[in-house]
Amino acid sequence: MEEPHFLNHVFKADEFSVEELENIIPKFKKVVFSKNDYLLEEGKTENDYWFVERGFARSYVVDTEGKDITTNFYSEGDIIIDWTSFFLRNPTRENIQALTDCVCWQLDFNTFQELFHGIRSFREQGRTTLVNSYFSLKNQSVSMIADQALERYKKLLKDKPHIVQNISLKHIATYLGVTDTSLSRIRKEISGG
Amino acid sequence: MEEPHFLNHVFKADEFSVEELENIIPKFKKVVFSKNDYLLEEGKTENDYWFVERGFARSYVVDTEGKDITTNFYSEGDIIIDWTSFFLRNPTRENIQALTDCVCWQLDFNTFQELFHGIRSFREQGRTTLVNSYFSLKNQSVSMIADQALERYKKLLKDKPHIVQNISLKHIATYLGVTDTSLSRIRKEISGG
DNA sequence: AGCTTTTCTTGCCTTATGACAAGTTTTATT
DNA sequence: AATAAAACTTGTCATAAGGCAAGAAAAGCT
Repeated sequence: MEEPHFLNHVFKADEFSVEELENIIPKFKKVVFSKNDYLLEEGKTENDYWFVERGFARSYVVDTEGKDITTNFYSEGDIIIDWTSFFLRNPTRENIQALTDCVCWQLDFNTFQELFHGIRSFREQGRTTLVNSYFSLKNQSVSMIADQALERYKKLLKDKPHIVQNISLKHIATYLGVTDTSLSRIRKEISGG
Repeated sequence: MEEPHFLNHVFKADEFSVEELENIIPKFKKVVFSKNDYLLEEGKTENDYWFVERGFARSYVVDTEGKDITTNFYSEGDIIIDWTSFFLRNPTRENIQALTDCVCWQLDFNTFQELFHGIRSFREQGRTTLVNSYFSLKNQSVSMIADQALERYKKLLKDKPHIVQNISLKHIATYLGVTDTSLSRIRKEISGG
């Protein structure tokens, strides 16, 4: 019996017919990235997106003082996409970099458009995925205003423990909007130091 | 000669055929809100969205300490929608309230779905609108981390001067993630006090 | 294994912003 | 116009978090 394809976890049998799956899944291309590879660089326009089968990545922007700020983390099952650049066909401000070796499944814009306009369930899911990203970003944004750094860290620990465990402190710090120094002190406080 | 319909500014002739416009525009229903009316309340699921022809509104969430945090402002030409609640059909955490009397054009979820799945240009535009919202939110989110309060205020002043002119200080303050006291001092500093 | 580089921790001091409270100005209501 | 209610300003003091620098620990490299 054949091993089920990773993408069957992304496109589930209860939302897609067998025929649709046979149409969608072969359009994705397996791509492997090595640690530190860039999937997207500032100034370029993103023409592909990926689903992560294995590995970790992060996106970041560089601020006016040259410091980088992590905008997102990606791990198994996540979609790696710069929504704005991909759909508006604009040069991006973001960089997306593999933090470990990664196995991904890639789809290009033209193929996406074909599936999006051709298959109702595909566009329903695409919309849902985008809205979920919007939801996460909104929550993070509100948390930046409503919560202190300690609280934001606790939420991350609860929501994405695998990120906290696998990503370096400095990247997590900029994601949470604190310095690495402060985050180190927060960790000390939590561990009861 | 007939006055052009407001929605012709939203659905422009270069992106929609005459036939499509005749199909889309009559589906919207004119709705008038009075100052302080709620368009959406926490706990409810949003079943309509609106384009603003005239007036101002804001959305906000209430944090764990009972303070409200403004998440967005809406004015002429803007879409008023809670993307998450509308598309995921979930109860919302947001409140949307008219800050002045408002004239809006309303579309319900079922009619939206019909147009979205039936008209290619309508779904292209819908996707673009959502991505633009994502872009704004991302910029605001990065600015919360990268910029000090003074800088965030200057950006708002530059990007949305009509908001700064028409909305009360306390609402702008929570939107920028500062107290009204601090924002008052920021204004003093800018005016050269 | 030894060396280098990166990551993380800790101390000391500074700074942006918050908390609270009093007063002033503006807006709404009768 | 008079009163009440919001909105805004300003002062004093408190605090979360940053800046900088030194050192410790861990990871990567030859």
